[in-house]
Amino acid sequence: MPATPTKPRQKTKAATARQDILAVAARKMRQTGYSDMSLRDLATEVGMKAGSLYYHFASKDALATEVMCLGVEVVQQAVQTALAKQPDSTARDRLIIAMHVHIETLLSESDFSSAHIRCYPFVPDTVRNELTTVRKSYDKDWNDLICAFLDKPAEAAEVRHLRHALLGALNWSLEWFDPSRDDINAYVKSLAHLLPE
Amino acid sequence: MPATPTKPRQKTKAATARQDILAVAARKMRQTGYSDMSLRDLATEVGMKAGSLYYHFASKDALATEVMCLGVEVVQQAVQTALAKQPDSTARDRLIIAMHVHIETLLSESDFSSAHIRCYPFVPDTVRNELTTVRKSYDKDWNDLICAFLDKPAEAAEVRHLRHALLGALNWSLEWFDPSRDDINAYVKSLAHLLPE
DNA sequence: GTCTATAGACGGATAGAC
DNA sequence: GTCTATCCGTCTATAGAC
Repeated sequence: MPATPTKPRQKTKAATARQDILAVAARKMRQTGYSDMSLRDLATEVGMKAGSLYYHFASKDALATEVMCLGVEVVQQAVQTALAKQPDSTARDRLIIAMHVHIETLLSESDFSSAHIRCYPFVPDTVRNELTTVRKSYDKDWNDLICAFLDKPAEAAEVRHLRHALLGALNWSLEWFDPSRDDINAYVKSLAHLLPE
Repeated sequence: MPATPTKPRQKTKAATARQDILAVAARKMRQTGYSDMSLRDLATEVGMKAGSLYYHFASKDALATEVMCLGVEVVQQAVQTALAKQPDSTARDRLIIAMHVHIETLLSESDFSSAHIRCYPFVPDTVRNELTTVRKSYDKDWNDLICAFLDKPAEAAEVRHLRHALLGALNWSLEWFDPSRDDINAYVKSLAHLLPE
């Protein structure tokens, strides 16, 4: 079974290290916040020294930006994929699917997404600015879902309100959800029961 | 108009300074987070030097604890006062009143409450531990309101779910509400429209 | 790619004068 | 009550060896 040198699938050493750093950074940002994430500790957990991180990332800001950017992309991708599998479902069902996948990704899969949500308010302006594009893109996905569901124009206040209310109810789960006691399905069902019509 | 020395109403110098410190600390915690709030900057804004803060507070932790504790008490007091003025309203109306006062206090009045909400996830364990009592007390207020509204026992999952959903939808407003564009009344009305029955 | 070593700045906290 | 002065720790980031 020969290697395929024209299309090398194995990761380079640098790429692997990069991903390790990103994963640990996401977990630490989620747990301790942006400014309490020390690059020394981070490097130790990855198995290198602090200075070595700068081979992979230009600065702490740049690292945080990438973590938080991935945080949006991971959830967005998960939601879009799930929706693509149910092209014929009703607008209501599509909205509920999005809610389910969003909170599920947030709570079980991705430190990146929760790091984004928790750290965004306190991250330097330069970082926040670099996140506007991805954030707006994901916001638009929700706006489209809710527009279709409410059958209202995108600019309607009802659409924005419902979007903020739903994402608030979902994202706030970071503050209380305990997997040993709570159940994602049950919570989403409760939320779905609140939807109009 | 003589002073009333037996019941002096004027604040002592220390009490005034304490309150100044608390107010500025609340604003800075809300804006920059707990660990990015430097005591040097804080002292400068209050008009003193960093060392002087320690006459009023034993440590940065102690200061943060008091800010965040007040954050709960302010909202709780506002909600309880508003409810006491409408003793004969329905369970539904009482719940909506609580929602209204909660978000209004959060967004316009109190840096203390928003500092609590934003900083809680990242504050040292010792601080979090000292906040459990006040937090549980306010949680209970909401549980009672929702129990009455849903007519279910306090332990029912529906009650917990609706409490988390509503507080999530309300507290999340910290992340998007823009007073020049958004309207508290309109948002609360949208939320009330989602309530069952 | 990762290391060592360190620069340079800033953090919380304390002691003692006033 | 507030100040000055300072201790001591930690932080991000950089330079250069390997």
